[in-house]
Amino acid sequence: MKAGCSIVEKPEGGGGYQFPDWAYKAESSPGSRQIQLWHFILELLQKEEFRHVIAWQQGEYGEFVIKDPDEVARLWGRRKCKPQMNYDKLSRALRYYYNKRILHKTKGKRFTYKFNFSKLVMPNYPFINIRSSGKTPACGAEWF
DNA sequence: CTCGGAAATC
DNA sequence: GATTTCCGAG
Repeated sequence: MKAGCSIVEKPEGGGGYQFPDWAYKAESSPGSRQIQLWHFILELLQKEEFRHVIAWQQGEYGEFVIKDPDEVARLWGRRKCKPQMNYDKLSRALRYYYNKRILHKTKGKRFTYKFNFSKLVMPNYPFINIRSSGKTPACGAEWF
């Protein structure tokens, strides 16, 4: 009997949510879909307990920095029961998100990625205001 | 470190 | 279809 994969959820609120729960909402579909990587990343970013391993980058909305790639990979591997998970493998899954338009990469900075909320928010909350700047990036435009 | 193809797995 | 694993190139 194997039971080393117990998902322990923390019903604690960090205190200041950056995102509504639509982002972290687990798959309640009857199809038993496993959690996607970007859901998991958002879940970690939501909690202050993990801010030593991953945290939002101040200045850009949706940008985050992975401080401890090994720790993030370890937690991700625990969730997926993949003890041999590494940042190399995790980042590869992240790289596949580039084509899915879910994630972007901030070049120049190490371990720095950015969520593409133009694609994430629209199908859920098309009325959320990303940035109150006079600049409105079109679909496909750079977010720099 | 970062990118991306390919095979394999679920 | 999404993710994992392996690996060569930059």
